[in-house]
Amino acid sequence: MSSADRSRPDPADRHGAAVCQACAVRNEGICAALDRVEIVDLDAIASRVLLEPGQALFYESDPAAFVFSVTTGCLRLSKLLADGRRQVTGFLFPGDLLGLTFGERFAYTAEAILPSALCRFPTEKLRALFDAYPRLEARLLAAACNEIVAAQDHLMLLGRMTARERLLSFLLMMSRRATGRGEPASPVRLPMVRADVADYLGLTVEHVSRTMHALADEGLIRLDAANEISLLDPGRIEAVVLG
Amino acid sequence: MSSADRSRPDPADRHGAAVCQACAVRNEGICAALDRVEIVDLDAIASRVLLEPGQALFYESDPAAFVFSVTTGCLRLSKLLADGRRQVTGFLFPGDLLGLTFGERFAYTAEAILPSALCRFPTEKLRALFDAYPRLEARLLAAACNEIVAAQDHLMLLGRMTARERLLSFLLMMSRRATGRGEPASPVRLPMVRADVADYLGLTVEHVSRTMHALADEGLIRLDAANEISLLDPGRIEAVVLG
DNA sequence: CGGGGACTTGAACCGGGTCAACGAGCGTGG
DNA sequence: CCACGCTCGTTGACCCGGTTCAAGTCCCCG
Repeated sequence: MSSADRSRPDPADRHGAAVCQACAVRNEGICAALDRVEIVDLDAIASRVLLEPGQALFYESDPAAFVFSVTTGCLRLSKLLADGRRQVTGFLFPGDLLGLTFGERFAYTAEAILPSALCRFPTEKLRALFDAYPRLEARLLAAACNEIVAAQDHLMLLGRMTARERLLSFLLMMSRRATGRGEPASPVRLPMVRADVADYLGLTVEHVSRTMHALADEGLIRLDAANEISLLDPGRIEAVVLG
Repeated sequence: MSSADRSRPDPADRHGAAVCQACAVRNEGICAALDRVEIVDLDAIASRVLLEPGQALFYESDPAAFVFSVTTGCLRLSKLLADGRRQVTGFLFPGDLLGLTFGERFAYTAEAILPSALCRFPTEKLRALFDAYPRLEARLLAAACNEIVAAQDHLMLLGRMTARERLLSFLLMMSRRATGRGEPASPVRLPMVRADVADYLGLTVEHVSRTMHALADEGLIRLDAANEISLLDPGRIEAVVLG
């Protein structure tokens, strides 16, 4: 977990490691691959990005010259069709990476939905560090593999699940990620609006709303507020999603 | 799940590079990262797998101890829900990699739909080669990134496209991949059955069949046979899929 | 206390699913 | 050589989950 040596003066601090050492996601993002001395080199190529809700970090088909690591906030990834139809492909929280599209263009648009902070690493300079720190590249590969697994679950959800199942697996996923960040599992706080949920689940806002209330009527969840949902029976919910 | 690899007393096999040098995907798979001398080390950890149509290479949630590279044939990747609903997540052709799920379990089942041959690399031994040949790891990372991009296009297809659009983008994709393998773009040969197409597109076989014939009536495609489809107007088809 | 975005609710509609029957191709065995 | 059985694909009729369109309602923020 977080280290006590963060407040102690350290020769490495001079060169910039202080920022990284104090980082909330020191042990989760790209940086987790490196130790206190090594991270100075990573810090040297990093810069900070701050975003307000609604602000875009980059757009689909922008040249992909950076990799990012979320430190605080929440981002929405999405793709657009020519006529405006939108598919939300994911939500990012502190510790998550984005921009793993080496050498090409971004495959999606990334926008903040909460005030957010990120670390930005130029792809080229990051690549140059791979020789010195192979674990860095291994870390990116692992992150990419996790993203593939998540995308495939999402494919199953969009291709073969009912609205009810989609919503329940979404709530379970948000709950699990919350516990991963040390937050409670049950009142799930949703930072995104209904339209984002709908576009993530391949549904309409109306149907998300209806389904949400139907689940509440069944006693599976309780809508404390539009954006705060209690999971009343995680066991039964899990049973619905997969046996 | 049994593999068909047995060690033959062939000198070429023992000392390696001959097999790889002659390989049809020498410049596409994992191996493209290495030169003629280096590839001997890769060959040393590789073994061959042969599959008949219908045979599984591995199942969802099997421990993922290998990475594979397709040399000939065609494979189908799929996930199952408890009640039998299936989502096909992709089709693999010569030069494609699979099994990039470092350290965890496979996220999908891989089955041959044509007689197929693959190279099999134990994950652990492959990792050990990363130090000597960093380009090998870079290659895997690039492959993973491409898989992410493909998955996201698939998400858009499943979440937001109509049956008509899904079918047309599927046919376009198969056509593009065929040209990538040096085959003609237009009469698209589909090695998979309708059920596979339907489960890839998140539709039913009936609806795939109906949509296919509707597109033929419109003059966009021609069904030379159930598994051979001519794209009559690639320009108009592309216009339907995205502006 | 007023305005506006986010969310909900209702009613009608429709794209795609379901169920059932049928036909085409093909390997097998009599 | 044909009859059988099987899988795959097609077609038809009906149905349903989810969309669409159109009002509301809630709630936050000034």
